Amino acid sequence: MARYAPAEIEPKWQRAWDAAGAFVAAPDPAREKYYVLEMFPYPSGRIHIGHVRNYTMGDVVARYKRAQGFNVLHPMGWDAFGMPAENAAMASGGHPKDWTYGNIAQMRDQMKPMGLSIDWSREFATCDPEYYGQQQALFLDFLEKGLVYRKAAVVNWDPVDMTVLANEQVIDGKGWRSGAAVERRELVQWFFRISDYSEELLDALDTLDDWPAKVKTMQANWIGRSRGLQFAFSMVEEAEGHDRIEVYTTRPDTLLGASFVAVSPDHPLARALERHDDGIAAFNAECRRMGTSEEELETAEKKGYDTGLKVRHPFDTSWELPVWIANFILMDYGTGAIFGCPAHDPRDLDFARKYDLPVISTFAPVEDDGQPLAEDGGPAFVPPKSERVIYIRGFAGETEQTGEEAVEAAIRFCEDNGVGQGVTKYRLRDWGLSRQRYWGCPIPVVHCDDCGVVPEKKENLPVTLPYDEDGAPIDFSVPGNPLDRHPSWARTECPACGKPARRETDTMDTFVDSSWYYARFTAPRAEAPTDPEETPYWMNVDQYIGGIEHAILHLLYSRFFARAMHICGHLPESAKEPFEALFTQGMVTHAIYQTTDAEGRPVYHFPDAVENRDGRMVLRDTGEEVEVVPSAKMSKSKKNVVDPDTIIRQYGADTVRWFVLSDSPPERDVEWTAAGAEAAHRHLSRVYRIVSEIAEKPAEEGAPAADEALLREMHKTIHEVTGGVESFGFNAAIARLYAFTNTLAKSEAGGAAKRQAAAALAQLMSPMTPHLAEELWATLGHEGLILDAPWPVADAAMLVEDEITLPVQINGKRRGEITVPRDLGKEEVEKAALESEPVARALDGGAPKKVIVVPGRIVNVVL
RNA sequence: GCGGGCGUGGUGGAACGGUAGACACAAGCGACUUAAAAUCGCUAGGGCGCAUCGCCCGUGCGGGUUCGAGUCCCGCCGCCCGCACCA
Repeated sequence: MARYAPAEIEPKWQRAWDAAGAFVAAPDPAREKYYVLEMFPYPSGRIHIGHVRNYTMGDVVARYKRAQGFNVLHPMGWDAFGMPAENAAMASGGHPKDWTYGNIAQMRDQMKPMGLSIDWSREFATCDPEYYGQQQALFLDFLEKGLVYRKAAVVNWDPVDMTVLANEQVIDGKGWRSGAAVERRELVQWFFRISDYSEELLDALDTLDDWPAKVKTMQANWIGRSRGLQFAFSMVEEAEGHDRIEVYTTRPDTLLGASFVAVSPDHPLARALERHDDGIAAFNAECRRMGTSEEELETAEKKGYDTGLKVRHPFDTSWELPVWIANFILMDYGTGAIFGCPAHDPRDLDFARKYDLPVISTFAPVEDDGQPLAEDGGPAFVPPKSERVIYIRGFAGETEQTGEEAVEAAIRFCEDNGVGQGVTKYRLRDWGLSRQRYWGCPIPVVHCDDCGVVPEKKENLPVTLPYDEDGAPIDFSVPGNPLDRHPSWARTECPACGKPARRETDTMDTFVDSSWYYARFTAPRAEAPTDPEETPYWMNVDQYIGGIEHAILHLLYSRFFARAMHICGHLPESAKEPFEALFTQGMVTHAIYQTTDAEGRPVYHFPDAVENRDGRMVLRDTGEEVEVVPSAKMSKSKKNVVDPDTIIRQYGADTVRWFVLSDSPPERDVEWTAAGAEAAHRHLSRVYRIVSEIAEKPAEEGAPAADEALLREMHKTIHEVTGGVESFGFNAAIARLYAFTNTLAKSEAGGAAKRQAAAALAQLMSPMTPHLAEELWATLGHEGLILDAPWPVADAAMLVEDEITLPVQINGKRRGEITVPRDLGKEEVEKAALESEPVARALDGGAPKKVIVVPGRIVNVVL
């Protein structure tokens, strides 16, 4: 008998699918469509086993939906702009364009053998001028609708490399390449008005029924709606033209616990003061040496500087509070100034203890009869706002009330007394899209001395990136932005007046590229961003699959973009929420094998260099024992990577696909182990052997009981695997398929029933192991592709058993079981349970206190 | 620091609030074989006992709700993701 030979059957069936044009999608109004999309990859050069898992999951969905009769769209492309290409050009020469397209070619070659049901005719890269030209057209439309504007914003500036740094390039306040201390610099940059949509983006989360709750929670917290009071402290003495400091607080009920006022180092008052005060100038300069990321501000040691200025408390003009500059106040949020209430905010409490400022509690726990907590070295008291507390320094509402009630009462009180207004604010900031880099989509505007900022004419799009400079490919080893220093690229004429003018040399954030690619896939060659005929048919994405790391930014930006594209007429109203269902998958991890060198530093070893000798993991060459760190994120530097290419060559694509789906639930991480891959391969070989044997034998009737038992199992398996695939329970579906394979192997049924069961097995496996499934289908003598066979449907009558076994508990612990007819009444079940041997013995003639019968589930006897 | 998630045998994991450990890996024993590979079968959370049957313990730690908790609630610990210029 022939052996399972994936190296032969996989290319064979891939050719058959290609010849049939099976995956080329075309709109068909007569059929219901289904759009499956996996987050497209960055072309780093090699596909990663994590990609394999991601695309396999999408492929299972695509193939399953296809078998159910849907017109499936399953495209693939490349998120191809971004810093790694420029970094590579700087590090080892070459050009970002060549590097990127070379990587794309390699990765496409690696992906093709996986047998994914992708419509490759729709492939594009975001760095194709045909794509980014349409993105520039979108930008111009957004500009016209007032969805983009310019304002000044701070960036990380590396004074040695003369370049803007990303947050990840700032390490301990220093540039990653130059090591120079990073400065904050202000540049005028473009922003999308996403914050205008805060309320809508927040409220619409409720309509996303098929998104994970955790993603919706994360987005809701990120948008951060808050209700608070905005008011001003008047200054005791005017300074630098400021006679008041405007603050925003979400806890106006703690106003009588105020102990200081603090402003951001970037607050206008702080900036004015630093001009005449060396101490403040030095403090602000120190604050500005920190990176711009919120994380860094929040984790840095809390520091402040007393300006010596004082403000008056709004309720008591004789109560004066000091004004500090503090490094943890964000200029971007609220008004860039706060009042500190140390008793009810851990940060303020740290600050107050450090600088010896008063701590005044305004409320206290109910259970301690209103004893304040923070005064004597205790922690800040910050209960949930829904919890009732006792106000010891309240001024509005009841003495005992919840924080929410108190905040509303305080806002009403303040408004009635002319101290500020209640306002709703959002944490979400506008999206800065300007990047001072080469490898991105050029922002299509022109700066004219006479006309100012002028949009490029649409007929002049795309504004393409220059490849060379004075005839030679651009040299990235020279510091600075190549677009900025290019001798001719930026020189153009003003689209308005025709005079010589200069192009914008900033490019767009790569998040812009990925905020609409899902729409472009519906009409990838259209002469406009989308196509009014094709786009409405395919939109929305029915199932989107990707990593949890994109839970906030990418998904929020895409939701904003879909709205903006709708406003500009590029998407229908119904596409404002472009992703109907979202699934976030886990990572693929792998053990790290490490030894230590003479200095005690870790030395990492590739999995190939390690072998198992009598249960100990040792280096193949030296026999030295290695330490095994399980389930670590794959990383080249730790050498715990596996190359999908190698594995596919060794075992075939179906084995890899089967393995990455089995064992671990898709939303969780899965650990790649050689033994697991080996086992997956053994199983597929076994299925091949079992089905081949069945195909060779005559299709005759068997013993009725054996035939029925096998077919019952088959229908159960169809039911459970279908449910598993529907609910992303791929691991559970695979476990069921293992069990069914065992049943089939041991079955005494006749050839006819076995052929039927084997065909069902092939079909149920076809989304996961499509090549093997085609081979088995043909082996069993079926005409045509299994790809085109309709998904099997379980016969409901075959799923129901006549008798069921119920566990019997005594006091909640399992003590036995009873087998009863399926629809036996509650009383009879109770009777049977009480008569069962363990219960009768425990009761010893007595009566139970209580009997709980959960029909079809369990009986619990309480003694 | 803030927001979100996860934690179950030697390992990956299963389990609508209802028999904890399905299914697999690794391991051990056996069959087949001259032998090996492949294949097939069996054992298997820990402990105890008057051992074909029964008891106790057990889902990161400590409490709680419930007839019943891996699952729900509160408080810890550890790890992972995000924090707006990484993609």
